[in-house]
Amino acid sequence: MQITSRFTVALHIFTCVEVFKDDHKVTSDFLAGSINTNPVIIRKILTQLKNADLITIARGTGGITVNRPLSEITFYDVYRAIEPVENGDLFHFHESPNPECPVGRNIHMLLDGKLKAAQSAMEDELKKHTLEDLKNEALDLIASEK
Amino acid sequence: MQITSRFTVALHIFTCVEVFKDDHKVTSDFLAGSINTNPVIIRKILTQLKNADLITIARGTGGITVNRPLSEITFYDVYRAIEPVENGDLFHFHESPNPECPVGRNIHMLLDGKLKAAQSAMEDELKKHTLEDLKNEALDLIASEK
DNA sequence: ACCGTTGTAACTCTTGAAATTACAGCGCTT
DNA sequence: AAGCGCTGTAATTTCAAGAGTTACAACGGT
Repeated sequence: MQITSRFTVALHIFTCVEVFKDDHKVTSDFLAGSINTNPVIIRKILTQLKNADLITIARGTGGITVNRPLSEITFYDVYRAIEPVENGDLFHFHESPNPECPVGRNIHMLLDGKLKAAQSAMEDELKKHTLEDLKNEALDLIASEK
Repeated sequence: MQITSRFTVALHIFTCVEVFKDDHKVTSDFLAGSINTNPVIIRKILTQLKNADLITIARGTGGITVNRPLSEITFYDVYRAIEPVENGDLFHFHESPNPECPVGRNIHMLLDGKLKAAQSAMEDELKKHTLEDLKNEALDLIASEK
């Protein structure tokens, strides 16, 4: 199992918004073109980002505004906005171990902490990168192409 | 998206093998009872563990033997044996960003390293725990029940 | 009032996990 | 050598979710 591509799509969206906002109106159609997918997919992701209060979307006109300074939005914020994982658990535990078995009734207690730690390690790593980093690195890369 | 419950099932299996090996013959039926699932599910997971050279399975008689000292098998070893993630990538990247877009053709280079780092952080955390830890903690927990 | 855009519902396609049934193959045990 | 318990595995079903697509109502500048 893998984490949905919606996450990388969301990061792609933010990058496009920042790189192109002065030159184009960044619409879901425009984004769909860069990401090479369907505009509706983009709109659904934008809705999730809006619900997480990360962006504002203008109806009628179209156009996306980021609500907070880029330096205050981490990859983790985007991840949490996008991944609707139940309880936020990365690891899916088998549902109903047998309570009459000594191992079965204790297995959760044995593993939960360790799995949570592994998940947190990943999430903490995501917190290290902000959208500002992403924007700057994108601009550098594009500039160096010439 | 979540990591399959097969991973926690595999850890559950190892725990049972260690806790019960002197008292019962640990068969896929027995394990299925503790884990509360179907014996065939167990056998498939056992096959994966066998292919990864972690265990040996006796045909005819039934019974599972762990191939290495428990202290030398980490959660990560089990994870890798179980999770058939393509390329081993935790994050699924959107397939085909538009190469004609400056962002589209650079997005992989921008994100790959960061995503890999997040994945590695999680995996390194899994490497910190061995099956020996798991066994000892299980025995402690069970003993403290009485 | 028009037009470009967003918001959403409804549907399809595909994939994969999980569960289940069925049965062949293996190897002790007697 | 025959029986029995167990493993190995194929085939099938069920279910959930991601991804893509079509269609259309709602919004808001021009």
